[in-house]
Amino acid sequence: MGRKRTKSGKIRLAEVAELAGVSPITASRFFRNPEALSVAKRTRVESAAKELGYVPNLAARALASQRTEVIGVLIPSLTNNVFSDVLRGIYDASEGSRYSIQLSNTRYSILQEEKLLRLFLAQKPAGLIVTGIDQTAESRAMLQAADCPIVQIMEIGPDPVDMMIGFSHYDAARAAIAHLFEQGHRKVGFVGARMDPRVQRRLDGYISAMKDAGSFDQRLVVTTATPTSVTLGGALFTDLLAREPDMDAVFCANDDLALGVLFECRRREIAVPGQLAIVGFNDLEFMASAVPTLTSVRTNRYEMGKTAATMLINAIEGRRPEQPVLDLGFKVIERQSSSARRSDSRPAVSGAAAANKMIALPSSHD
Amino acid sequence: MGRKRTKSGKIRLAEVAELAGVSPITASRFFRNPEALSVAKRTRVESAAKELGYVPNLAARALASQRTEVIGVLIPSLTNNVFSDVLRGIYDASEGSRYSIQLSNTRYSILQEEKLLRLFLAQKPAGLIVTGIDQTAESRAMLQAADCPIVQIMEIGPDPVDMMIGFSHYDAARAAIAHLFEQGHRKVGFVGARMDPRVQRRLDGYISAMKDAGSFDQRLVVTTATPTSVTLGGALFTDLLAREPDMDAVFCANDDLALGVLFECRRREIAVPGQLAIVGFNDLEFMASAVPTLTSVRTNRYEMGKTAATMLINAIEGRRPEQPVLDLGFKVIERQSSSARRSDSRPAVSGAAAANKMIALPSSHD
DNA sequence: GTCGTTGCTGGTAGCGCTGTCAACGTTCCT
DNA sequence: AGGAACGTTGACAGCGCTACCAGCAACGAC
Repeated sequence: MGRKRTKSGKIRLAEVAELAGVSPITASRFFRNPEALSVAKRTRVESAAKELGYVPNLAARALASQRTEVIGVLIPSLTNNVFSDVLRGIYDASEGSRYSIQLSNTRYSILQEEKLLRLFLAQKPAGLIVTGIDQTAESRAMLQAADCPIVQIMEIGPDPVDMMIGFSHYDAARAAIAHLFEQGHRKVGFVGARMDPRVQRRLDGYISAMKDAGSFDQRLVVTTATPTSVTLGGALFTDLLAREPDMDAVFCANDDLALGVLFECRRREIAVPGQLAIVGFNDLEFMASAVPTLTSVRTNRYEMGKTAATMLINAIEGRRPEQPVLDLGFKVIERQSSSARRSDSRPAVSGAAAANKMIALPSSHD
Repeated sequence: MGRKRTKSGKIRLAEVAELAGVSPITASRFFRNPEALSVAKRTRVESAAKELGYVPNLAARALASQRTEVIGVLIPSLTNNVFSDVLRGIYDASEGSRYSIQLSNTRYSILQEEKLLRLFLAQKPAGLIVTGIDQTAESRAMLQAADCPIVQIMEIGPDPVDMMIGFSHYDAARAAIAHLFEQGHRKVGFVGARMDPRVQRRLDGYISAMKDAGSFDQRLVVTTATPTSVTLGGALFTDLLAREPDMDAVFCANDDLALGVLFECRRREIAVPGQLAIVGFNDLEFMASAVPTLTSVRTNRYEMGKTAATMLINAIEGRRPEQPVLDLGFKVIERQSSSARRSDSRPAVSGAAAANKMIALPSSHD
């Protein structure tokens, strides 16, 4: 015997079709491809839907059409400021589209990523955004086999699965070191935490630049697998300083570490940039406002997320980009903390006049 | 005539049932309520599913059962650190459960919230997490009428829709001001940005505490609707200082503003806490590491998210909490920036010994 | 005048799963 | 021993929507 479900007060497509005096399939088409209807029926269905307050049942649609309108997003962290900017871009781009975002957190584990990927793919997403280029072989095979567009974000590299948008962390680190050398700094330390693949590539860039200058020394590098924090920046810098007291600059793998180094310098009464230059990475908002203002490498995180989602949605709807790999670049934002080496040991700037100038500096926010 | 769809390579429940030698409905029950099966059939279905690599089709399940396994989450911002902690808690709690998180960003607009709520409710979510207690009348009516559990997070107040978890921003602000008074500060300014309802209630708490002490003066309050930032903290403090140069403490509505005030003080060579005490709000990680270390009001954001999601899932599955309203409280973390008023104008601490002690301080991270 | 061609519309038959109820076998109670 | 109570299983009929084709009218080309 059949069910005696309460027919769930909701109005269905059939009701809309009846009120509009068309067949259900015509009404269905109205919601998916209005241009296919004659103008007369289009307006009839439209007003009928509005009158009844019709909302399509997505589960039924997904079941019947064998696809969903879900964009899966795999990111390694929810805490990291960097990803919240990217996410904001993704959500902004998806807003107003028919697609909804399904977010999952890999916690920097490519095994977890593989597991989540399997889960996502089983639900036939409309598209997928994944972080980075270091998937497991199994993940990569699944991505290749997936019949939906895919965007890899955060960095660019050879051999994209489908589309790719990011920048070269290696080149960005090299540019930061080049800037320090231009300013006369020679003995540049590296401080890194978490050491995910992108931080690793920043380290590789640092190493190559230092080697080019004939200044590389393994003892100048301090890293840890521990998640990053301001406090950790101070601690790592303390280690580095114990090893290499005559260092004249530090390149930090991110801005939180840089802030930690700055505070530690203040505690130790090390003048920045007089005795030590500091360069961070990402150009978070506070970098422009610190005392001294902190040099950093600006990355276009919000744009990355927004562009990735826009490209993905376009690809889902059949408009593939001319250029599937997009390098959004970076920019070394030169501030006080890395200004030219000098012999005196007093902070370069203090007082309100300079402060006001700093406040006017552009930041990565939009 | 029927369709000639490619039967989509996927294996279905029916195949699993056939291999296991049971009816489809029995196999179905295995995935929803394994205890209802005899042990023999349970293991047969289990191994059949594993052998075939069966993954349930959620769209079909949602359509047939008239409900989804989606938890809707409405938060006002993706940028704000505070919400990323809450979100992390929510995602952590949902992991391993059958429920998936559907996130939407209201951008601090209750009208946008109402719109999103309508959208969510149409899809019959399993549960809903909404931020705050200041919904529109229409939103509130929809929430009351929704036939799913609902948790309001971030603050507690009278008249919960269903469940509620948070703390009193009003009391927290009062406690911060009380702490400043205990330390001998009297002329306490207030710096606030964004001025969402929770910040507004912090301001209300500040005002009431100042009035209790007979020290309230409207000129001590500087606020703006602009989104918060470190830079903005410095700018607002500059305004405040121009009005009230003899202020001896500042209570900042959040930690970013507090950091901005600290940097501005450094620029102006105002000693903290010698000439000015600073108290922030939220106790972000960097507060323990700044120089001087910054006093703040610790709030349990991660726990809030995690507990909210856990309570919600329990309620969805019929285990309603004994206590539907949960106050997670707060704690004033007293640090150097608000230590007792003194006449000299040098920072209270400098040097590595003190720094190490600071690093060991507990923080809100887990 | 006939034959495509194009544009629009509708009928049919599911998509893969689960709610409801009935039916069965077993155990326990009186 | 009879019956109630319980635990376990299966049949059936959809959930609300869309893919696939067929059909029809209008139009132009030959």
